[in-house]
Amino acid sequence: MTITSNQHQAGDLHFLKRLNRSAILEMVRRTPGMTRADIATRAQLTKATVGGGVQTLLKQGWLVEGELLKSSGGRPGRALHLNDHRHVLLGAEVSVHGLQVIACTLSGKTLHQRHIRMAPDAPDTTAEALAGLIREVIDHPELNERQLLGLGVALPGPIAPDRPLLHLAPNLGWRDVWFLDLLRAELPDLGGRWLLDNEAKAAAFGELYFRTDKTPESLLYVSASTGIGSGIVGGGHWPLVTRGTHGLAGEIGHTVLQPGGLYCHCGNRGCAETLVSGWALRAALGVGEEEDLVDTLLHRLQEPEVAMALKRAGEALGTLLLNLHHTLDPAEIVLGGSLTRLGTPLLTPALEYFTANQNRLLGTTQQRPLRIIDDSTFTAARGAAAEVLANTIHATA
Amino acid sequence: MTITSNQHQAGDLHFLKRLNRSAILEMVRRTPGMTRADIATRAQLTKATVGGGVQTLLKQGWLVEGELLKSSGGRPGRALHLNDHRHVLLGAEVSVHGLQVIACTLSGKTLHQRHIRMAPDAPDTTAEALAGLIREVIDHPELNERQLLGLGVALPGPIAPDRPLLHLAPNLGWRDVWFLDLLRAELPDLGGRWLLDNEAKAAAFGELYFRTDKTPESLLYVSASTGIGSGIVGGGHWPLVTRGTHGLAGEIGHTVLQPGGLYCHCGNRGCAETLVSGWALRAALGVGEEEDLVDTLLHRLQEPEVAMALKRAGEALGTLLLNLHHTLDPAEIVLGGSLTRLGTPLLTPALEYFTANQNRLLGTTQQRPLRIIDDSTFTAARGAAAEVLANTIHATA
DNA sequence: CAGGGTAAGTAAAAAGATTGAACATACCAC
DNA sequence: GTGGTATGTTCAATCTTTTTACTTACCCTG
Repeated sequence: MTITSNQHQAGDLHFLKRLNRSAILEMVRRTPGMTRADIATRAQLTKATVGGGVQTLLKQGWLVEGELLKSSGGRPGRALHLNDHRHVLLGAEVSVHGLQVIACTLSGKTLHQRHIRMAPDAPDTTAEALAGLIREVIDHPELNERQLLGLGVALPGPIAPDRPLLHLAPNLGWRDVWFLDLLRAELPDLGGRWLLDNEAKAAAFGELYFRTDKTPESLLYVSASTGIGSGIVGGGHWPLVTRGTHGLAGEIGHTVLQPGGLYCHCGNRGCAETLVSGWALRAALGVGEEEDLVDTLLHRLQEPEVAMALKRAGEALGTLLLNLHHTLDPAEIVLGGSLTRLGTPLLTPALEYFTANQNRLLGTTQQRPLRIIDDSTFTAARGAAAEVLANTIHATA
Repeated sequence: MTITSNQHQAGDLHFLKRLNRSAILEMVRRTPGMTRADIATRAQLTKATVGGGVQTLLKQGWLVEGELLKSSGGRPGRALHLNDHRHVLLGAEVSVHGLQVIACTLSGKTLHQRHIRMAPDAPDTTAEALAGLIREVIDHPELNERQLLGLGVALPGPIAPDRPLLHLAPNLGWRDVWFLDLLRAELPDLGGRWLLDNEAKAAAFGELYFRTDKTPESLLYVSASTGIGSGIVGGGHWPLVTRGTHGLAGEIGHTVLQPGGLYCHCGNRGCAETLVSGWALRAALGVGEEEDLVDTLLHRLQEPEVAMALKRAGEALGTLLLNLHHTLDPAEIVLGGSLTRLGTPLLTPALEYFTANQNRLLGTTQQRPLRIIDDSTFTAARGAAAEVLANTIHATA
């Protein structure tokens, strides 16, 4: 994302006009079908101002007028919608399992998506392969005539908060990679904004941003895959991802759940990843790198050793969720990553522990909304695309 | 705090003017001695706009002109400073050990402070006692003629994020208390803004806000006392405290550090508080409620049992710090609370574990700034006062 | 089915904020 | 002392929002 707002905000009249236009656009995006009058009420602006702003946005092709709403006593309002046919967003992800590319509209509707399985490879080779996949997606007829707003790329590791640099991706074997530069060399003519983000942070952002019903005020995404990561997004006006000073926020795989426990590849002992992660399960159950971990385990569920390992991992996952819940208190939790495909053997212990303990503090009975994404293949890529849109609206509109 | 920013920001010309005035005021607050020209450059406004804004702020008594700076080739600029003599901020804290009240200037300079030791009591009785203490502080000659901007109150428990309601303070035995209402009944004529916040969140805010040298972009405050709490504050423009949907963010005392460990009073097992907290140390070492825990332990340091208990607690604290570091990646960490008075027997194991493991992920050698407050008696009260100022500037200026 | 009532959206004048350009001020170096 | 440079102020110009009509459009009532 990298929305620059270090300094204290001050602005001129142009800034104000942009601000108001962004507010209008964001409102219509979040609540499709709003009328000019609705917007004026909610934004505390006059009808005239909103009318003017809407006209510009219509002319620029961001909005379209929809049906006439039924009257509430007087002249009926005209519904406003995002123009979902003019633009396209691109999102991509490099994961341990392969490459994902998605093209979607402003409202997050998928136009086309591609996914290829691929073992981790060097950054430049990967960039070349990803560029090929991106080209294939762009050439799809669904994208015809649409204007590209940009490309977001998600990677499985911490990204510098102020520049598009991947610090480290242990499961890819990458370190200090300027991945967008490599990609730019392959796709010199691809326009729009480009940005790089961590996989879980992008996913978290997308899950919150592409929501038309009640948007939660904050959302935690936990990605359980080869490694464990998370992203927290929240904060009223423009959703903002917590990144931390070095982009390490959310690297929960190395929070300690078991002091003095097993050694982790990071060198410390008892990290969450030693208890619940793809690599820990492989190590514990002897699944080789050439096999698909989830498929293999799903076929070995009746082995007591496997069942027990998944149960233990599930409990650790539940503990991890509980700790995050107490540390961040998000309005909603979404659980994704390849390990969710393991289903109840892993998830039931996790959810049981979490639901049993989440309300210890206040003694309430309200359950925290927790959603599990069964197939999160394109979640991060979609989130990266969402970030492109948010950035564009913030800067342009 | 409760800065209302749920809706998408939009604004009129008044809003813009206020925004720019706030920006000017905040800049001068953070960097005393700035000239109008400096501000114009940094805020990307014209000299004329800044000049106008500064004049209003001078007339309103927020700013004062200072010395003439030395010329950099042309006419020397006039230094601007916060007017530290016109206003006063009040901060108060109800802790397990007693009551604290502080009066300070806009720059955070203490004018007067009072502290009385007191065992936990019922909310209304406590409000009465606190009101008495506040009256004493107000009557102090140092506060003569100063205009009161408001009162911030810090309590040791989660506060509702949208209204001044204390949900629960286990160590005071309070639940669902509208403490400001109780206090208002005792102090009907005390003017300005009143606000309520969690003790650790207020402390975190104050530690970041009342800083004139390089302000870190985010700060984590960990409060180790009878219970364990924390507050994280960050985010460029206006520092914002992470509160969570139910105000539970930062309630790290009940993150699980030892699955299957000791039972906690919350009902769960292995919570951080069972390993490092005032009440856990009392329970483990048989220190009665009538004794001061820290004083008692400082006299019993040579007992192997005590030394070992402090070492274990310290290691748990280190683990807690490490987990927070990996979850939130704050630019700076501040450790406070009554337990810091225990000194090296507790803190050395904590710091050793933290420094040894904080850079496992990236393999860097940079140490995260970590400051320990030896005497944090007034830290939370001061922070609550800081929140009053931030709120006032945000709304008024 | 005509007419009043109500609310949505638009147009033009008025109000208000920032900018731009010119000007006054103040120090320094030669 | 004079020229140079940068700070800070003044005032007309510019731009954006508001204010105040006014038009449009539907519903309900008689």
